[in-house]
Amino acid sequence: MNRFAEPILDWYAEHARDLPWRRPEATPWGVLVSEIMLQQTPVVRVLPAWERWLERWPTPAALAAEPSGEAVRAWDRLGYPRRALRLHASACAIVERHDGEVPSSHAALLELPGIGAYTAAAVASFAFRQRHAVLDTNVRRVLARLVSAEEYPPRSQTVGEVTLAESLLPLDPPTAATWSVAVMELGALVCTARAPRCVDCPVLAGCAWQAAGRPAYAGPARRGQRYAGTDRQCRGRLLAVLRHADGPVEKAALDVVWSEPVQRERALDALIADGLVDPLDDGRYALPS
DNA sequence: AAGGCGTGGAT
DNA sequence: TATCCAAGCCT
Repeated sequence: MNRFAEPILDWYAEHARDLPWRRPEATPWGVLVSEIMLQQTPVVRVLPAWERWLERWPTPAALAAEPSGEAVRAWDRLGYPRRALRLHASACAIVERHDGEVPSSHAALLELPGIGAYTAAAVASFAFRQRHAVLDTNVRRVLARLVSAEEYPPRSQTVGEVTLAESLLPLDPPTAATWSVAVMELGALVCTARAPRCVDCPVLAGCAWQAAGRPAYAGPARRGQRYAGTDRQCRGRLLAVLRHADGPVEKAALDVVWSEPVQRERALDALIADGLVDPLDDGRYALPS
């Protein structure tokens, strides 16, 4: 094993959070749902949504049996509601192509909508104890510091990062799976983006960034994302109206939540194009069926 | 291959 | 208050 494995695995055994999707009774479907919800959404906000989701839809077949709009409604305010649509589509594909069982191969997972390289590797690793390089934002940051002596990884993922992550993977598949979740956890709890708790780090002595004096990030400026006044905010307002409504709503109910008409129409058209909103024949609007 | 895509807590 | 950030994916 790599020289970081033992201290990080030991640290994880002692400090890992008790998250429901990590428990032995968690199903592959539960793991898959957690991974989709956790894409760009913090754990604390996912926790209650995940519990409700799994109680209502304990299997892919249960979700596939309902309209996609119900998935969008249940998504609540997790953000990026296209993920709800894709999770519903994945449930349908799992029923149709995999007899209702979440596939275990990385390649089959990758073919499901909304599942990219990271999520496929995560599900294969965490639900099926396989050996895959799991490169999320936490792992990328940990490896950047530990090995490359950089405060932050490059803006877009490089082949070098994949090669590095693969080279560090323990050979035994179940151990590799635990290593992957352990490095993620280290990034989430200790090797954080803003104020890393280096005093609590189990591999501080071997950290290249620490040895270099923890130099500040020297790469290109990280582009801040605005939100107020954007199409994204407008889309969020429009969709919230439909989530809160029992059934279809009049156009006027949408118009009142955004005063700028050009932007409002553009955002509504985009929601319809995305399949998040269904324009009915009678002029009203609804969540998709 | 950058940029679009929600939301809210922390600093 | 404004900015940053949170288990990415898709085009």
